[in-house]
Amino acid sequence: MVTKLPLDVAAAGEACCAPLVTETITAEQAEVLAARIKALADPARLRLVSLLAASPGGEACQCDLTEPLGLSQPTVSHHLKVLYQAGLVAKEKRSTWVYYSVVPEALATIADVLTPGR
Amino acid sequence: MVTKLPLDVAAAGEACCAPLVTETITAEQAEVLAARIKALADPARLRLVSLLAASPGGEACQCDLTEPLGLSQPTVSHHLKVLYQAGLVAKEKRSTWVYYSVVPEALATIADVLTPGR
DNA sequence: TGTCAATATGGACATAGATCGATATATGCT
DNA sequence: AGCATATATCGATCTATGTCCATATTGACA
Repeated sequence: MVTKLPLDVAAAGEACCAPLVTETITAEQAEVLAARIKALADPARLRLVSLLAASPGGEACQCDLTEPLGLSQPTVSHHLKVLYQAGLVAKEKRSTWVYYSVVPEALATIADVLTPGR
Repeated sequence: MVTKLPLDVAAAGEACCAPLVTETITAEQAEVLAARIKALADPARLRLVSLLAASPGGEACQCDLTEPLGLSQPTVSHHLKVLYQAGLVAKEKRSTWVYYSVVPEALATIADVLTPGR
């Protein structure tokens, strides 16, 4: 079964390529883009992304993230879900553990919108 | 009189250069960085940035932004204030009008955090 | 099968934030 | 001075969200 992603990743891609700073974006594009950026605009989630990227192999299971974050397990689970649904992190279940990893392209997509011609 | 900026721009700069994806950021860095990204993570504010950047001369007064946004004047004023306090836009008062313009470096700062080595 | 560990979900709560109408402030013009 | 326009602020309201505890679910293993 494929987990449904409430945030349309393809649409986000389009919003990406409609350059924010060279021509006016539509209300719909702004909506999609804001949703993706909003997923990143939280201290806990930024730290999660940072922790994941700095982890050996670029991945970590949730159990390794809870303690360094200083948040409860349900809260960490919630934040990872937000990141996942925004397409910013990937997850892979191996037996009992779920390994999360960042999706660099997703971060680059956001970066590209902000920096025209780079 | 100098308007106070609740968001420490210098600190945001530091948070910038602490590469998000190559080493772990601190809780404080995450806090500052999230505040800046959060200022951008809103459909209305993304459209404002887009409208400003696409305006002739790269600037526009609030009166020209209210109508295309479809929001009330106080709401637009609020969003511009958020963007200004985050350092994402600059403002300059000329007689009755206040002209706003994007600060490309501020956008680039966010982009740089997301894309290591580019 | 029963237990334990990892993760997810549901419900509750508190705070933050987006929005508006009404009003205040500031500036130019007659 | 008085009025009109542009912008800012205030107060209220409704919604979104971050957080936790309690509990459900899943998979490994004795």
